[in-house]
Amino acid sequence: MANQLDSVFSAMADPTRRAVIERLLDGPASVSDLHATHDMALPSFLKHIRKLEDAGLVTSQKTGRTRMIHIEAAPMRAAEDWLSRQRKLWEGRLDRLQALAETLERNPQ
Amino acid sequence: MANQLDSVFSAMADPTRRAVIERLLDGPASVSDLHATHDMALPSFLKHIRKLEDAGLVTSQKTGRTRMIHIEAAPMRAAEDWLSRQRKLWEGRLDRLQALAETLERNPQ
DNA sequence: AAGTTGGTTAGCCATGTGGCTAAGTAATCT
DNA sequence: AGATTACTTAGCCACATGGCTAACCAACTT
Repeated sequence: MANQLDSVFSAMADPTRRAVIERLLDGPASVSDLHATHDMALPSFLKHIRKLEDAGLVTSQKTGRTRMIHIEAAPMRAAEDWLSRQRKLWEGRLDRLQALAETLERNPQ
Repeated sequence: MANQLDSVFSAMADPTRRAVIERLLDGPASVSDLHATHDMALPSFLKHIRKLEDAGLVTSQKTGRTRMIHIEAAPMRAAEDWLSRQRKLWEGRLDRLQALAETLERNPQ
């Protein structure tokens, strides 16, 4: 689990990879199609794809000479859940601080 | 903005740093207190703190020889929002696929 | 003043990262 | 069969990363 969060957050830490994820949410795409909108050498781009695949965020299937890339939504969900939990803890704490401030306002001591 | 997401996701990509964030949601803590629960050399640990600070996830204040670390929730929120938006796109797409499947089920063509 | 505590700086290490070019293989098209 | 297309492998680069030790400075305690 900790390893999954590591690899998912790390994969999301690059704008090229985030753009790839955004594109794939519209549907599977070939490496060439994905690459076409990025101004970098193909081997470099493939490294990004590889990182997304290693993080479990995408899967790929080679058919003939074409490799199609498919999104996998669950790992991203794990990252969102972690962040969401922290936000809830934070908001809960703010609520308690607010309540304490109001109490002190009524009962200055 | 893209730089903020880069640095926040990158900061979250390490278990030590996530643990620090989780602890700080309970309230500010000194470097020493934070460090006490991690089995690594202090200079190494301070590098992690530095990375969180550079990502805007924490701020620090030195008083005398003690440095207190405080959480900053907004950058984490930005990361959560990005992930949340992708999930919504994904869920919307699943809904459309489901509706299509149901249509085809009723009108096999 | 001496000792202790809390943090800082500097340098090291092996590995990883985001790019590059060059060369190669396999699939497809003409 | 030759040319083109879609990837793949290999090696390079400068810099970053997650740790280490050693030495140091400042604040605090005794």
